[in-house]
Amino acid sequence: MLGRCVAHLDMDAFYVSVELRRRPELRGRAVIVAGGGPRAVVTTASYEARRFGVGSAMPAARARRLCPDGVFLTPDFAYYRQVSAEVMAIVRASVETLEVVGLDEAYLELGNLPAPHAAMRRLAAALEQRTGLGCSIGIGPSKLVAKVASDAEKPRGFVVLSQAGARARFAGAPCGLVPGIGPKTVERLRGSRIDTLGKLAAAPAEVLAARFGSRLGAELQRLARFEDDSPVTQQRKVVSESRETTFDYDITRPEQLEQVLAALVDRLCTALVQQRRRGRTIGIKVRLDDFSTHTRARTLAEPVSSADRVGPVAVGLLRRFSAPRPVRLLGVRVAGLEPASSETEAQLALSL
DNA sequence: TCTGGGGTCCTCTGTCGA
DNA sequence: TCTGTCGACAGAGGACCC
Repeated sequence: MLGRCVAHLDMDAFYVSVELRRRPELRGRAVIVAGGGPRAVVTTASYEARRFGVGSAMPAARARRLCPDGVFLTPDFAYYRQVSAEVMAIVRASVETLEVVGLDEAYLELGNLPAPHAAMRRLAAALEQRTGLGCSIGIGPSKLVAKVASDAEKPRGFVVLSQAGARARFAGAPCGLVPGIGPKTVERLRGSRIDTLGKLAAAPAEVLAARFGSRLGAELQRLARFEDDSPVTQQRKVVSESRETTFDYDITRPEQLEQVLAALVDRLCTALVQQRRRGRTIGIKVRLDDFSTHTRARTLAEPVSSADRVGPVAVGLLRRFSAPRPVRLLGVRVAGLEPASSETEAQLALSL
């Protein structure tokens, strides 16, 4: 594939920027979007708040200590989804192939555009003008290079890199810079005295295979060398849907857990019925007070979506698990999703 | 310090039928 | 009839992403 050209578009501090759009008086202040409970975490922080050391996924209580004068806002995901749809509609009008990732990111296949770099500069300007939101754009021969390029100079970044250019520029960067190498893998790599992408790219294959297995070892090296040929895919197939909740305080009473589970099942099944989807595998997730996470699942002969079918299975799994310690999180999941058949839809229509 | 919610994908292990 | 092998599938856990 000669001259492949992919862009990664990443909205800058998306949730905070969306909040500032409707509350412009907060511009220039340290704004932090975080949940309200004692166990909430930070969803996004403005660049002003980041200067205090506040970052995504940090416990909100810690963010308050680091930035006591910050403005804390509760997330409003319905509004963020609405603004995201606005943004993606503008992006969609400028390219044929678009892969939306979450609310604030997308990959764009630019292969067919005559002047892709200029087109992306026009797109960034159009987004700013029409939505008031800034973005960073990375362009490269693959999704991997484009993604890392868009992260390199945030906010309002515009970085174009070749594969060799990316390798040279990030040779001294920590391995965790590339998506797919998370904190656990970074630690394991460090155990082999591999702490930069350059060292990982140059490591003997047998050393990586001995430590990570041949498959993962080779994959890590491909990532470090910025080798990637994954396609920009328009439609991501949804294979499961779940609802979960973390309690403000741990729960020990089984009947209280079952009540919460019933409410989660209701929320999940309402969504599934609305989307006319159903699944065969019902699962529960239990996180105990020691932060250990346990899952139990059961696969049925027939796909289901209604609360009166999912509920008893989920409760049965919870009873059989019989939590040995206080529970901090409970969740329910339906997997193996497929569209509801016309027969099921007819039954559904009759029951309404 | 004390770790959300909603997802995907991978690996390992056990089971079952051909 | 018994035994070993292999693949498919399910279940569980974990890493990772936004």
